[in-house]
Amino acid sequence: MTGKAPLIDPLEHLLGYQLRRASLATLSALSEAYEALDLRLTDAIVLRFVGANPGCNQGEISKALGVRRTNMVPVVSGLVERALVARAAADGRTHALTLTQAGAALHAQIDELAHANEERFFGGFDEETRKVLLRALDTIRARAES
Amino acid sequence: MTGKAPLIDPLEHLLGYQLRRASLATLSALSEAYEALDLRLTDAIVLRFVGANPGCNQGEISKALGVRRTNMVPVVSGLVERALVARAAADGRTHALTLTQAGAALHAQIDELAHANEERFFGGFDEETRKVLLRALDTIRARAES
DNA sequence: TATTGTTATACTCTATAACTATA
DNA sequence: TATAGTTATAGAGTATAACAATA
Repeated sequence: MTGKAPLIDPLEHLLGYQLRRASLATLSALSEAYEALDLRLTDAIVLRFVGANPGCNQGEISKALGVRRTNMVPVVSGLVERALVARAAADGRTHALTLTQAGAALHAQIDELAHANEERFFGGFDEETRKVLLRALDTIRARAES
Repeated sequence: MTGKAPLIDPLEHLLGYQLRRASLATLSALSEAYEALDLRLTDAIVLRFVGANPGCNQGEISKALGVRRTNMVPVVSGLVERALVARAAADGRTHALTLTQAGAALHAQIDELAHANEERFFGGFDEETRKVLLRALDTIRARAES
């Protein structure tokens, strides 16, 4: 090594790593934006799911997100404690989750920040690029099951 | 909620989340493949960096990867203990890192697995799609600095 | 018997502060 | 004084096992 020269990046040509780097870039920026609302990424995602599926239970959210239901417990509990999500007894086991008024208000702010983040990172892409990108990402995800 | 119907996914239209899901799909598959070599993703990346930059030190790798140098310590130490990477005193502070013979042999296997993974997830994409994808990912990463 | 929510726990990743030694 | 490597530690995120209450 010459000492001062930057290292050769052996991952440059690997699409998988480029994907990861781009993903981390957008997510860490979004995560920072959510800090202003005192929310982590997972909190925001759960609020979105409850907003889109009023009356759902936390097991359904866990399944949809592909996370263990044990790890959903502190997330939902935290949102309920902050009065952003309300639990109503559905049957003896499950609670129907809905957004409180405060939760709905925060949901609107989350939506704004998320769209601003999308615009920052994906704005200005022409329609063809967007289409290719979305289709490629969908193909990649589909191939994970094969 | 109807109870049996799957939840509406409110993240479907957000490119940031699609990016994350695609990224996780490719990385977890690669991570599983590396298990056969008893390597984690980070181990494989470091071996690649040392292979591409013989004589580099671990601080340079940390900087290139954007991780803290404190978190590089157990990774490099582990590779040295397994005799995959060799340290040679460069000056009193830094060690020049190189692949051992075993490390080089493992590097070849890493390369095979990584290329198989690339083929699985990105194979069959036509040249135009690859180009659009790579350019979009690069643009996204560049926008993180603005 | 299977499902939902829960507790306790552990392992990995990542982050900060502080120390040693060398430049 | 700045840099390289290290140690200890703390916080997330994610994993398993076991339990209570209910279907």
